[in-house]
Amino acid sequence: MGRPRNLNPERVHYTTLTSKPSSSCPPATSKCLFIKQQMIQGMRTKRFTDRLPSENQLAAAFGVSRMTARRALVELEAEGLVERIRGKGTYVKKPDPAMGYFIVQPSRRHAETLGVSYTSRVIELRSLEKPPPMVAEHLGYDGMTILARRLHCFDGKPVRYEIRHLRGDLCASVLFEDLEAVSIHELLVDRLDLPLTRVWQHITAVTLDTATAAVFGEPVGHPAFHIFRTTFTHETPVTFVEYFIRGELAFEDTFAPGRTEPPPGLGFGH
Amino acid sequence: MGRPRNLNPERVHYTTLTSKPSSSCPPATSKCLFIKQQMIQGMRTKRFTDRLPSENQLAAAFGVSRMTARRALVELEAEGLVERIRGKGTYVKKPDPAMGYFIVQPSRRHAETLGVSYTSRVIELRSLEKPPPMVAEHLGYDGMTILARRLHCFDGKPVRYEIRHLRGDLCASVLFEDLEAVSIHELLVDRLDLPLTRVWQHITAVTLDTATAAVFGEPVGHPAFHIFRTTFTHETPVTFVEYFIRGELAFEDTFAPGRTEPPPGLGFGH
DNA sequence: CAGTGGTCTAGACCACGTC
DNA sequence: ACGTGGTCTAGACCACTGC
Repeated sequence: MGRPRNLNPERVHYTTLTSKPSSSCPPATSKCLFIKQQMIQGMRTKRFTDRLPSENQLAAAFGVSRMTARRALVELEAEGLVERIRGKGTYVKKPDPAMGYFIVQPSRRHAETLGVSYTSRVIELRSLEKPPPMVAEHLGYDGMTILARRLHCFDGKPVRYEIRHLRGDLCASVLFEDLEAVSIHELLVDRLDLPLTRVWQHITAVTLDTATAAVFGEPVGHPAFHIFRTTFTHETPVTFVEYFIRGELAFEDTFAPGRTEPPPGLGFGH
Repeated sequence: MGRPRNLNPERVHYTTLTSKPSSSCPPATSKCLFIKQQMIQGMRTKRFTDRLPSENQLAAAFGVSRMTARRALVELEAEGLVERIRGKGTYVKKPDPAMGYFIVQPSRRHAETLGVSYTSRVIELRSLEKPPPMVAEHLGYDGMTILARRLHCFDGKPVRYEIRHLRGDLCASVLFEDLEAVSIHELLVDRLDLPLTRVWQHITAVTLDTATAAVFGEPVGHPAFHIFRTTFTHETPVTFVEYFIRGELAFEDTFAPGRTEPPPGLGFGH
């Protein structure tokens, strides 16, 4: 009576599906996973087009505790497949239209991904009494800064030209480092206790002017990505970087869509 | 005795920290949240530099059940702050180096984001007996295809030129649609039951050739993003698109890093 | 072997939305 | 008032890692 009706006349017994003994850690077909798969199946086959069964319904239908049914739904929500509204219910969420994101990795890692050799050359490393206005604006700071210009090469060929400004008061020691050996990110995070907690960036496609093209050894008008990036430590801007990346350098990705938001990061309180 | 020692001599009472009654949904300082914040605080202040307290230790220290302590750690792991290894323990995870991702939205949404008007013009819409070899390869199909060429404009100015190929056997009805009124994505997902489950894409920066530059009303050599994208429905390629996007059209983003992987999408079994 | 994380249970109380 | 999701408890068994 007070007990919610089953979704199916006959209970679903997840244990009957254990095809392989598999011996792996959870039965490889854990109850929670099984429920998730059933829900996904149901959404594919249009069995569920809008609203999904509630936690209690699922628990009854699959013969599990509410916490387990709940976990399945919570995970589906985290995966962007479903939307849960307190007091109302759980609803299928249409995957987001074909957006794509194009990931800009640190040079060294990018080289590893592509399976090519990586070298870098420091073109300039010095302090500036006052940063250029644009830099000052992005750093919210106009005291002494450090300017580092580097050229990153894949298989000896220049692919990325980096013009980096660091706050002098926070990063002075960078002036005395061998930037061809150590990554700036490691310096900041491990040695200077400046964890990266936030990134702002701006990307366009451009053609290289005379000076910049020369750096790459290409004629004027060569295509490139142009990136500005500010990185923050706890909401304090620490570095401002300008990148030019060869346009031919393809960024390739494959992924399943489903979320509007960027990946959960250093989320404080969701 | 058998009981794990407390981390602190005195128990932590989360309730004492309730600064604002706040009246919001969960006490705004739920036990789980409080534990997470303490862990984050501990990692920032170098109290935890490698290993974190175990579930049982946390439960005892905060006077909560193991499930609650566990949940805190699980969420921290999902946020990329922590790594959990079965049988060993929970360890702090260094946020990933400054990678960034640059999100390519559907034109209409992109216009909304920028707060400009959006219009589109269909330049060509017809069927092809056989697709060009490159298209056939990406679609894994060389039967009849539909070719749609469109120009997307922001405030009347052409910003994105789209050359799209659709599998004729799956999307024939697209030929008879008003593509200036309906989004192709909606057609596929809602009318043709072809949900988007996977995307592959490839991006470079280029300079426009004579023909393409003319489409934008720009001189040859104008910079642009050049994107190829294949979209899948359940691992079957459905459309192959080529985009040219004005290089001046900036893509801007701000986000907190922490993960290596793209956002969780239609993940089947994690 | 003891300790870790992974899964699950059968309850409980609360806040919220709908009727 | 009722059903929903959100939080939490105090147990339980398992699989894995370390010594």
